[in-house]
Amino acid sequence: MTNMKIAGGTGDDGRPQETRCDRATAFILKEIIDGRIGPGARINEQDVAQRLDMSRGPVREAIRGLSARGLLSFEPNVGARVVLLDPKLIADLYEVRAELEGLAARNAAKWMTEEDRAALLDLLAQHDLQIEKEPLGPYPLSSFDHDFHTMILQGSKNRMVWRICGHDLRDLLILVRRQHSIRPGRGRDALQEHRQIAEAIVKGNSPLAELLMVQHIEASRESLLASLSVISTPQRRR
Amino acid sequence: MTNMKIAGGTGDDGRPQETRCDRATAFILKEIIDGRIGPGARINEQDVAQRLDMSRGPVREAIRGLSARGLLSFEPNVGARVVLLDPKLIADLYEVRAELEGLAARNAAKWMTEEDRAALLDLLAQHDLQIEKEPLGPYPLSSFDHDFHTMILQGSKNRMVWRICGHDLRDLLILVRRQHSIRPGRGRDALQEHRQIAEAIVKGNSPLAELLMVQHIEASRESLLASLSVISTPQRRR
DNA sequence: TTCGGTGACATTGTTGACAATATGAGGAGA
DNA sequence: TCTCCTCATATTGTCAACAATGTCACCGAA
Repeated sequence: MTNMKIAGGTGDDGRPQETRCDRATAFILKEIIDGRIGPGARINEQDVAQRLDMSRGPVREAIRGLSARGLLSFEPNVGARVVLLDPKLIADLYEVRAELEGLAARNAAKWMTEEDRAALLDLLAQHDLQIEKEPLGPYPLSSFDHDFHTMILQGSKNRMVWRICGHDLRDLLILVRRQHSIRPGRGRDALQEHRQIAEAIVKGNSPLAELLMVQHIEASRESLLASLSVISTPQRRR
Repeated sequence: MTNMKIAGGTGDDGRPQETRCDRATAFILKEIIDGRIGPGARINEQDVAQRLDMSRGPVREAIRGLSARGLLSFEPNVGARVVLLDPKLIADLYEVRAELEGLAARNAAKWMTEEDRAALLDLLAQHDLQIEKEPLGPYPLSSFDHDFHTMILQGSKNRMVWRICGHDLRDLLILVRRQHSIRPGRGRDALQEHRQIAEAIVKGNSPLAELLMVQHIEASRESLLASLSVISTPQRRR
């Protein structure tokens, strides 16, 4: 009945063939990030497969991939759970991130092209505009924050840093932020710090860029860890 | 015929249930590390499955996991290949490693227990003994080198650093070293550097430990990149 | 000879079924 | 009432078959 393939395939568009496993990966990731699953909760293969109208095979592959990336913790014959992020692990995560994004800022100051630098300043300007127009919007800065860090990560021209910070750690970060609501108010400070970092990078002052980035991330960590005292007990769905 | 399960299960020993996927993962990893597959070569699911006397399912899961870890590059409907490590990527890898292991050394100097420090010194002593007994053995130091870095990574008590450097980057490092034969002679210098790093850590001099570790890894990178000029062209098996 | 089409073959993508294991409710005994 | 055992159920592990796609040798025309 449901055996029919989705007519997918090469299709008309030039998509590079999205496989069912990719869909499952995206789905699970979204479920986690949107908080519909909760930390420590188990992923039910059957359930996911049914909801996506596919068999368990691709779902299992997706789970393996996410486990290898550290988003799920896997136990044979038991299943996969959303990874549990205790405060110590979160602190460790931020420490690594500070080190690596510091490296990225240092290298960005060295290797960014003129176009890169212009784009970075442009992003800041847009952010300013947004703040001015809507001083206390819900969290429009979240997207700007992400773009800012992405630009620097990419600008460092170090693919390894990009792979680690831009993909693996990023997902964990999002997970952390969803699990512990962000304290508002950081946005203002963060924007100011972003401006200083960008300035250092554009001027090619790599040691300063690194220092500011490290401090920026440490401040971000402090802000998070502060609101972490009211910790949500790890919940297991159902 | 081969449908019979291996009677596996909980068995007599208290093993935490090694699944077929784990075996496949270990097998592919070993094939890559031992150089039996070669960079850029494709992994044939059927072939692996037959050699391990299992079906393609677990093999596919293993491949997904290794792809997520960056050891294989995956293309839908085509298959997985051993990742191609160009010189720039290798340089990037070492840059990240220097940063992260520097962090590890810094923290190890702070957080290592007395037992940790004693074990570190003990390892060095054993290494000395080995060198004295067999001054120019093939590469007995490779194992010592690994243990040394592992101890420091663990000693830093930062699980994130351990996960990244101790697992993901380590595998890539091994891959690099197998693909480009290591220049001998580094062993002597490396041991000397190890001794200095250990001393700084044991004394709790964390800035010095970090500096020495960064330099140690940069020296290691230079040594490798030097022997990289005679680069082996990426080969595709069969 | 070289180029492009065409078909057979190899390989990957996906599925439904069955086996093995874990989980949890319910009952017997103390 | 509490503990431990038993068994039904849910869930994961694995398989073999089929569908879809990619690969490549072969062949004819320019």
